[in-house]
Amino acid sequence: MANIKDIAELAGVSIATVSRTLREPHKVKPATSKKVNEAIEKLSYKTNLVASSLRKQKSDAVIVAVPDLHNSFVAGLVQGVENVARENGIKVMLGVTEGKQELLDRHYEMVGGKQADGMIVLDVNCPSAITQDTTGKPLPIVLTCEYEASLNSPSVRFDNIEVAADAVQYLLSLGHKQIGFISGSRNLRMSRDRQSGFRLGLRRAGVEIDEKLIIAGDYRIETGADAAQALIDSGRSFTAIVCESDEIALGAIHTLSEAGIKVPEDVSVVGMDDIRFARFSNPSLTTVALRSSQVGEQAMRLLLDFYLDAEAANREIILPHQLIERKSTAPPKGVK
Amino acid sequence: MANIKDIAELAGVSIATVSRTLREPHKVKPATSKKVNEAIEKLSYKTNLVASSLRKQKSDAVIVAVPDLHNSFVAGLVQGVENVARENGIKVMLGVTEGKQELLDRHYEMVGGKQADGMIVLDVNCPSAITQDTTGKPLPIVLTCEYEASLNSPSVRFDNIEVAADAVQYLLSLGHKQIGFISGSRNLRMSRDRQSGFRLGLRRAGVEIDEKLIIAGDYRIETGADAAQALIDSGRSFTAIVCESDEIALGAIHTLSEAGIKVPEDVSVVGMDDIRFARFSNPSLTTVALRSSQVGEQAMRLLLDFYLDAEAANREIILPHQLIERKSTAPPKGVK
DNA sequence: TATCAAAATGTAAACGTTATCATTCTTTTG
DNA sequence: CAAAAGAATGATAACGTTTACATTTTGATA
Repeated sequence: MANIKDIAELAGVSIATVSRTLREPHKVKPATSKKVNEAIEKLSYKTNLVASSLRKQKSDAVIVAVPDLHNSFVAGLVQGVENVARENGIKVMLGVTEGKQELLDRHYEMVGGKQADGMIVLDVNCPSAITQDTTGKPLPIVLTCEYEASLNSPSVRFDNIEVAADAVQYLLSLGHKQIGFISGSRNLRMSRDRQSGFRLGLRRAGVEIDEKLIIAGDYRIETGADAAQALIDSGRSFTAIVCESDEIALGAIHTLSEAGIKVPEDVSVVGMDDIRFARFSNPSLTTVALRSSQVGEQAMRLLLDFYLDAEAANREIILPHQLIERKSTAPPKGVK
Repeated sequence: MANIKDIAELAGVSIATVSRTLREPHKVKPATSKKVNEAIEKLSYKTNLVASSLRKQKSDAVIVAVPDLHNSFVAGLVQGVENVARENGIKVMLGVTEGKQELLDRHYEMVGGKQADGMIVLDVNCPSAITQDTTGKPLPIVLTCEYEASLNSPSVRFDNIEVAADAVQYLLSLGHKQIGFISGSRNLRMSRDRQSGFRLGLRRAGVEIDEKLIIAGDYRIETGADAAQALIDSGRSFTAIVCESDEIALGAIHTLSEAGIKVPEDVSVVGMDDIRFARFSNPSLTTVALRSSQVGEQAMRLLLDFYLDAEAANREIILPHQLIERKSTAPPKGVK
C-alpha cells in the first residue's frame, strides 16, 4: 500500500507538498499539483485516515448509540444523523446498547479513544462519563429524547407530556370518556412523561382516571398485543386506547380484532411516532407524528456546534409534534 | 487528556511497561501492575485507539454498507453483524448508501484509509474497488444477498429462486391457479432471482403464466399498496398474490381491504422476510421467513476468516429459508 | 556465593500523517 | 536592476501507541 512518501518520491517533491496538494491545493503550483496527482493516480494512493486523525487530533466521526435497530424511530434518528453528518464530511458509527449501561460505556470509549469526536445517545441510560464526571467540563455528547434536566448536557427531544395530552384531548373531542393507556418502558423518562401527559389531558377535561385502564408495557408490538388482552381481561369498559408507540397500537389492534372487537367502531386506537406502517395498517392508524429523523438532524447539528463553542451548544431543543387523523379512531358508539 | 507517558511517569515505570500492563498483563509483576493500574485510575487514562491502530496497522472495526435503514431486513442484518463483531471485540460502523455507487465507494475509503479492516455490503452496487481491481488480490469485502458469481468475492445469501418457488408451490397446494406477483426492485439480482423462482414454481406445476399479473415494484410498503391497485385495475382475475417482501404484502393487503376484497377469503397473500410486523397484521401474514440476522452473523464470520486466510475465506454461504403459514392464505373460493 | 536462565523492565524505532518554520524560487516595485 | 515582498517548497518535529531488542533484576542451582 502506497504512502505519502512513495508519492513524494515518484513525483519528485517533498511529502509536505503532497500533503498540501491534497489538503490545500491553492497553495501549490498547478504544474507540481499535476505531477503529484499523477503519482497518486498511478499508485492508487489513499490517505491513511488513522495517521491523519492521530496527527490532527480529530477523527471526523461520531458515534450514535441506540438500544436496538428493529425500530422505525431509531432508524429515522440514525438516518437524520447520517444526513447532516454527510453534509459536513463526518462519518457515522453505530453502537447498539441493548439498553445496557456497560455497552453504552463501551461505545463511549471510542470518544475517549479518539476514534470518534462525539456521541449521540438515544438510550435509557446515560454514559457514565457524564454522570461520574468530576471536571465539570462539557463533554461532546448529545442526548436525545431521554434526558435528565439535571445533567445539563445538550439534548433534543419532544415535549412528551403534550404529545400524550394531545392524543387524549383529541379522543375527548370525539366524545370518548373511558380511555385506556398502554405505556412504554416505565424506566424511561420519555415514558413517564407520556403517562403524565395522559393524566394531564384527562384532568384538564375533568374526566376521572381509571387506574385499571393503565397498562404497563414496553415499546414493542408484542407487548402491545399482550397489553390489549390485559385491558380486555380487566373487565372494565373502555371505548378508546392511547398507546405510547405505533408498534404498541398495531399490536393492540391485532388483539382487538382477533377478539372480535372492531376498530374503530367499538374501540378507537391512537398511536405515537407515525412509523411508515401506520398508514397501511387495517384500519390505518391515527397517531401523533414524531419525526425522529429531525431529532437526529438536530442532534448532529448540536454536536457540530459543540466544536465551535462548547458552552453555547449546551442547549435543549424541543421539536414539534402533530396529530394525524386516520381510520383507527371514531366517535364512541351512541355518539352521532 | 492523559497519555501513556503520563502514566509511566506517575507510576515510575517505562511506557513499555504501561503498554504491557494493558495488553499482556501476564508479562508484568503484580506489584508494578498495581502501581500502573492505580496511575491509570487516578488520571482516568484511556488508550488512544487511533494511535494504537496506526501502530498495529489494524483498526478492529468493520463497516457495513446498507442502502437504507427503514427496513427490518437491514436492521436484522446489522444486528447480526453487531453480535458477532462484539464477541470478537470488533466495532461496527454504519454506512448508508441510498443505493448510490458514489456513496458506497466513499464508505469503502474507510477501508483504504485504514479506519476499518473490512466491509460488509448489502446493496445494489458493488464497490468499485472490486470491479476495477487490477491486482487480483482478494479484498476484505463480503457481499450479502446481492452477489455476482463472476466476482468471486465471499458472499452470504439466500437461494432466492427457491424462496419464491416455495411460496408458489404452497399456493398451488392450496388450489390456487391464478397467482399474481409483485416484484422488488428490478435492478437487484435478488429480485430477478425471485421472479425466476416464481416462474419456475408455476412451470414445475404446468400452470400457465399470465404476464399481466406480474407487477414491478420496489421493496417498500407504499409500492405494495400501489401494485395491488394495479393488479385490481388490470381487470384480470386472480386468487392469490406472491410478494417479494412483507412490506409489499402489507401494503397490498391494505389496498385489497380498502377495495372491499377480503384476505384470505377472496385473495390470498404471501410475503417474504417475516418481519416482526408480519405476525400482527390483520390478517396475520403468511410468509417465507428469511433470517437476515443470520446473514449478518455469517458475513461477519466470513470477514473474520478472511484475516486468518484470505484465500480460504472466498466462499459462498447459502442460508435456509422457511415458509410460515399464518392467516393471509386459504384455499381459493369454491375449493373445500 | 557464583553462575546462569528466566523473568521483568527499559530503550527506541517505527506507523503515516499534518503543520510549523526555514528556505528557495518568483514576481513586483521603486 | 536591485531589493523586497510574496509564493512555493522543503526539512522536520510532533501525534500516542506497540514491539523488537537490549538490559537489568530475580530466583534457582551448583
